[in-house]
Amino acid sequence: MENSITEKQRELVEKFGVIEEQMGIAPAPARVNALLTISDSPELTFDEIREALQLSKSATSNAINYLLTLDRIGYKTKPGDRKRYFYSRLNQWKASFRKSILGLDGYTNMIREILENRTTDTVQFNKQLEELANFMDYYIKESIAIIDRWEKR
Amino acid sequence: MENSITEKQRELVEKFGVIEEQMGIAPAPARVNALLTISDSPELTFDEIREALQLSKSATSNAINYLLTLDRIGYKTKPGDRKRYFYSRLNQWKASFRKSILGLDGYTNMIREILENRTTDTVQFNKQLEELANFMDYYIKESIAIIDRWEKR
DNA sequence: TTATTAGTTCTGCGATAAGAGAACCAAAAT
DNA sequence: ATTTTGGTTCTCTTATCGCAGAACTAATAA
Repeated sequence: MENSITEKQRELVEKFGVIEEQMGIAPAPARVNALLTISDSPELTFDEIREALQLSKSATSNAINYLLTLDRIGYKTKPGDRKRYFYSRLNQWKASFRKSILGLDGYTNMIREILENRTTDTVQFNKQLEELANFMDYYIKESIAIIDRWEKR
Repeated sequence: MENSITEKQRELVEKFGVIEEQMGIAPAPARVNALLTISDSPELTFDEIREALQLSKSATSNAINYLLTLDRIGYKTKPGDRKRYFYSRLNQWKASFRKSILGLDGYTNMIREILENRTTDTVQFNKQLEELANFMDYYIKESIAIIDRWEKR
């Protein structure tokens, strides 16, 4: 029952885990993704993850599947080996940023819908709302553009 | 006990509320902020909010104070009137975006710290990590720049 | 055919969150 | 001096989360 992860690595997993928790990821998934980023081998099996993090099977299973739906991790298989080898999908960040930025679109549309239904009496306030919507549009467009620029660099 | 908010407005409050919930705000605060955006009068008192949303005093109080700490709302007072008049701080968005972008810095530093402690055996993986950190730096810098550009427009 | 592997799914439980309602409190009005 | 106003804080309930542990399952191995 050897451990395969150093004290320093364990410490980094916790530290990174906390950062990921602050980004809205539950403790166990956060640790799993951290492990896959920190472990010497960037491809680990279910049981290696489970053992390194001392998680239950259910927690491991749920964490992995959650991260898979988020596309934060992926897995490969090896011929003649039933196990899956999970890895952190480091380069999904661009896609994930893009998606969250485009998600602001719903917010912007909502602001415009509110504006259309507002009393016209509150001139100053409505102007602010409109400016907000315009800023959002601008921000969305420009943010996407900077990601594109990075990709075509 | 008249109502001061139309059916349509009530509907918009719910719709906007749900969007804000998806951004991580609890139901009651989400409704309060939505109300302050949608209501004909953009400045409402504690009791007007409470009554329009049919919330308990504690829920109203907590929601308001939570939104105040987030700077999503503010309040003014009127001379010789003990009540506070709450309003949605529409223009805090730029500040709030800026802050959340700068928050990515901690993530980037973490990535670099991980990189410094990684085995050098996994060349490809480490290269990806480095590229991620570089992308993050770029994204942070450029995002801040686009907000600045909007402000100096 | 039976056992093992590589997980998944199903309770169950402790911890936290959201909000109601009532008690509470300080400042102002009566 | 006591009542009212404009809240805040405390207690309790219900709901949901995060996870462990055990039961389960489908595919492979013996």
